[in-house]
Amino acid sequence: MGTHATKPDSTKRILDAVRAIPKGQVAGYGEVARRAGLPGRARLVARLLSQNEDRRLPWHRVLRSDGRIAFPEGSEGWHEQTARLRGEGILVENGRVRGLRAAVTREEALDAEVWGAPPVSRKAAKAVGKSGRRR
DNA sequence: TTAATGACCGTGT
DNA sequence: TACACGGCCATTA
Repeated sequence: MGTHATKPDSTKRILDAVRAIPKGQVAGYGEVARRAGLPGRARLVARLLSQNEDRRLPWHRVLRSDGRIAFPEGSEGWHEQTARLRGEGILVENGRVRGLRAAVTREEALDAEVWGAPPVSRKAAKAVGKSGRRR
């Protein structure tokens, strides 16, 4: 079969994980990697996105773990990502997605009540919208 | 082979 | 909120 290795399916899995982010929701690079079954490969996710050319890919829904856009403020990509997110009804201000902290906090609190999740420090609460974290 | 780089992450101060 | 530090990982120089 593969006389020479084909593109690692980790690539495919990461792209699938990105495509799986519902419209109007966002996820962090690390979160995407984890969902793709590749914990710790956040940088790989970033690299793939930087080389991606598929316009169908909802790359704009991927943010840094603190809810900020990964591009340098004011750059072209920064502007485009902001515009795309807003286009989906996501509130973005100053390169940062707003409305996550409250929502996430609420869900974390719920998790804690439901199955005794560990204490959430502000850091964790800031974690990017795992909006679809219900299971 | 080693060093630097990058759309990153989590913790600690 | 901001910055420093150490980790992680694939690609490039």
